[in-house]
Amino acid sequence: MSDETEERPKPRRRVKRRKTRKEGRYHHGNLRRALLDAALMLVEREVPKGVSLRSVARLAGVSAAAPYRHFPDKEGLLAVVAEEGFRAMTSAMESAVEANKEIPLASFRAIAFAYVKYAAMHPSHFRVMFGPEVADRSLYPGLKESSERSLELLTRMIRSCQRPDLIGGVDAKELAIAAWATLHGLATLLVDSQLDQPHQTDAELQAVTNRVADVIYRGLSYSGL
Amino acid sequence: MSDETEERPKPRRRVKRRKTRKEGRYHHGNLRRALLDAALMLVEREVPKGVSLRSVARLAGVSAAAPYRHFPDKEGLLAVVAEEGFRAMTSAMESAVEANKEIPLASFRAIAFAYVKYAAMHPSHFRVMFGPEVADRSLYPGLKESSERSLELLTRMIRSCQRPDLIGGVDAKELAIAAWATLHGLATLLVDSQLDQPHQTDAELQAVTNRVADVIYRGLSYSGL
DNA sequence: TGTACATCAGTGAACGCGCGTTCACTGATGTAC
DNA sequence: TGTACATCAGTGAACGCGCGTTCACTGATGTAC
Repeated sequence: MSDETEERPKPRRRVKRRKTRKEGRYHHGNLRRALLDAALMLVEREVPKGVSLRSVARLAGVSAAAPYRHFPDKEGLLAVVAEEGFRAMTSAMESAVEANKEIPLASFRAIAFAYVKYAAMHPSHFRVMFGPEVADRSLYPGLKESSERSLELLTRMIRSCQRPDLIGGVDAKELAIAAWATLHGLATLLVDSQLDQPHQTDAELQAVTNRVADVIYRGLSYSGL
Repeated sequence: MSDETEERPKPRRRVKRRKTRKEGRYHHGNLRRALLDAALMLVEREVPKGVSLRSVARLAGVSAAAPYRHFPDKEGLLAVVAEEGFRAMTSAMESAVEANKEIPLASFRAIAFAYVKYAAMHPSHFRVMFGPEVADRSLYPGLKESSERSLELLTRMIRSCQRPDLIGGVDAKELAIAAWATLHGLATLLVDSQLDQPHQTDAELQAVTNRVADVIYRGLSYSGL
């Protein structure tokens, strides 16, 4: 997944560096990253509750106690997993919005598709991001900040489209919540397999997302957008 | 919760009926219902994963093996719990729509509030209804049917409001999915505590739901409603 | 009404399991001199 | 450059736990006669 950790600035060690890449070594070198990657792999293919600290350690090829050198407990690891999910999703949304910034509807459709597609492609990750696995988000500032950023992006986007001449004074934040709810609802329904139509292919997903996005976009338009 | 089971028609037993109400009796009388009620109680106050078959049996005052006389396994019990949740939610929505059927917007707001309020008042129950606890819903026909009924209700409601003169030919089902996604998204965000504003009181919940419902309602209106 | 009997709802012990976390430890690493 | 040492990342065994499910059983119930 990612290849460099930010938190632990690696001290320059010139001697024996080649040895640190070998298999079967006692010290791992970058176990923190390896554990996160293992957790991400597991989270991609399991139901969230199926991701145990032990299974993560197992996948990283390390003893069950080793993770405690890098995370205070299981929730601490999942909080970072969730945080990385938010970062990835937000950056997908940013690219989408950037590529379509001239046309409001296209921009809205693009951001909607980025959101929904992320959820559809990473259902368990999406669940960890929004579910009860991390009980109190305020304990994890990085997670809190990254999760708030995606709503801010949506709000900014809507504000930038708003037409102050029409029904003036409608709070962009309120509209953003409505838009967010719609995208989140569609994503959640897809993740939980509630929509029985097939939405397997990208095109089908795109189609249903556009249809839903268009309805809410019209609603936003007539509320001052 | 409910007081009568439908599945097991009680054979008339006249003798010793008084004894069956006593405490400490060997046969329970209506353990199936008691287990469901226990599960409902637990599900109301715990995170879904906290509801174990053993804890249900414990709360019903019965041995850990007893539930297997009434349900094939844990998922079988949870499927019935989910089914009862859908029934309760749908009937709340039906009452709401019935009380406001003259005015489309009021009707829509009412149905929205019924949906969102149910989720907010029964967060864990809501999670069991939509979450991965029951993996394959088609194994439980009762659950499948009751869950489909709530979407049908929404679709019928939207169809009955539709104005064929405007942008004719927009499929009510498509609009219903958009509306459903919005309500479901708002409900899910509330249940997962994603909206940081306080929505504790009925009035606050009503207010935020109305705001969101109004946006989507406008979107629906300009799509043929 | 009374009795024999089949039915079946509930028991309690046991199974094997994987989990999160702790602990004293050991072995590798980088650093001070 | 070489050595002594502090640091600390990872080990492996153990803890206590609650879980879902099974099994042979037992005791209450309703029914046929």
